[in-house]
Amino acid sequence: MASQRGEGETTTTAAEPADRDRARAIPEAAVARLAVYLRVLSGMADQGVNAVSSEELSQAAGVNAAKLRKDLSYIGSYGTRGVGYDVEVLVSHIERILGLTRNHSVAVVGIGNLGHALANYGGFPGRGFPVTALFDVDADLIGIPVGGIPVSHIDDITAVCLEREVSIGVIATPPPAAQSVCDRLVSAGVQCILNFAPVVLQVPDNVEVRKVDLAVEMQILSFHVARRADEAASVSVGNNGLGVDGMVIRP
Amino acid sequence: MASQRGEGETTTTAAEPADRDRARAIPEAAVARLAVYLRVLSGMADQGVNAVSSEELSQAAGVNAAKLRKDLSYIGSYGTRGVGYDVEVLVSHIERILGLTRNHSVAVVGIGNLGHALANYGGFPGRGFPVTALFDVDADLIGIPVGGIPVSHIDDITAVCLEREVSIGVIATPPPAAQSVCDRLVSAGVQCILNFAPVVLQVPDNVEVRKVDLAVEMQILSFHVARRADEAASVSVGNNGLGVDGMVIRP
DNA sequence: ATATGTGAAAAGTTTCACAGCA
DNA sequence: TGCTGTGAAACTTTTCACATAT
Repeated sequence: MASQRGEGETTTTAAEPADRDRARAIPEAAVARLAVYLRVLSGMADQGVNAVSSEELSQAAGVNAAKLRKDLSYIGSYGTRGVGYDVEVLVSHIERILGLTRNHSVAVVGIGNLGHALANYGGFPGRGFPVTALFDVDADLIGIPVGGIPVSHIDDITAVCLEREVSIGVIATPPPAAQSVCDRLVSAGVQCILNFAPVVLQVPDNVEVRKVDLAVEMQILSFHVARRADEAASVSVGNNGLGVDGMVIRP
Repeated sequence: MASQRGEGETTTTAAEPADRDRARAIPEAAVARLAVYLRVLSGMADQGVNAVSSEELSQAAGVNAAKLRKDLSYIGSYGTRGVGYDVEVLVSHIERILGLTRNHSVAVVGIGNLGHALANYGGFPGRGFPVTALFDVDADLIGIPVGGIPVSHIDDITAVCLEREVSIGVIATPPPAAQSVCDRLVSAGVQCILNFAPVVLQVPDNVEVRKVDLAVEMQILSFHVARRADEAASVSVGNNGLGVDGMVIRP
């Protein structure tokens, strides 16, 4: 069983040494940042900016310049020394690496509050991810269009996903339904799953799961609140008096 | 400016050597997993399970046993060799470490589709995170209760957040509004932000930002689809013929 | 006998610092 | 001169393997 990513976890793709692919291997962490660079670059392109330095781009993306350059080096050498990067060039190379040159048909399962929100994004953030199928168990919802797509019954998941060539399944069901929905998606050939249900999904190794877990995010923030409080409490003891931040509330 | 976490990124808390805190330092990645263990353990407790081994718990949490034990070792030694862990004991220690012994008042800004979904979670996944304030700019929404809380105008953000002692701000606005909303939250003393807007927020060092970025998640999945396709294409060439997976569609 | 807790090794990621090129 | 691209160093996280406790 493969384990799912998200929240700072790292790959455990087990087996598969990927031998000579080593050269082409892009660190998992870098992939996530490339997606961010892509958005920043797209925004710049829209504003007519056509060249950018690693310093500028890294600022806008919230990382440091060395990391940005290292990340970009994984996809090739597309900058000009002494000058910087051409925005359009970078955009197209990142799109290629991320596989955004083809469309990825998306199915959303569970048309509750969140499912509605997701379905209504329509085409999904950044496009290239058309939502082509919606599923629920609630009889009152079946056939009703949400964001332009009529809701299908969850029992038709296999047939509909195969027919519409769904490549990404989004699970927005209540927790108890999530594993069963996941199994059905997998048996419909879906190999990528984005899971919003607070459940650890068990999937075969060839399926990639990413999770978005509100409770976990909140708890991580809670941890930092607590840590901050601890630091504030002990700051008067062991500090050199220079960096008493952490209590500064209004900038 | 501090940079925000999420999607596999790692801390860059800059400065702050944290000297003698080294002993108490829990790796960022481990914190995220502790939250997952907590949920699994709570589920077990609800089902009347009261003891668990690292092997069982790690299975249920989707990690390996060694990692689980290492993670738990960061918070102390609460297991019994030759036996395992007491579920209740582990739950209470993880809750303590994550700062869940106190409530964290939450404000949601941007009551669109997503904001509605978030507000309606009511109490927020796993409780301990009561939603106490909602904000929007839309005059039609002001005063309307969503999930039991009336929507306030975004201009009142500072006053309301201070009054209700909001410690976590959730940004669910359209991208152009996000930075300005963030600035206002920060000036109301909010030090933890969960950002759903596809924007890189600039915040002072004492503010912790986590982001949930749909577009990035989809693009990471897209990358893996592409990588899989590449592997499948080149698998016939350099392989020993044993591990031709990646094409297995129905298990 | 069995399962934890943990040093030490391995793997992965970030930062440094500078050679190399426009 | 100025900024990219990248080896090598520093740091973090994961995995291993076994001493240790019950």
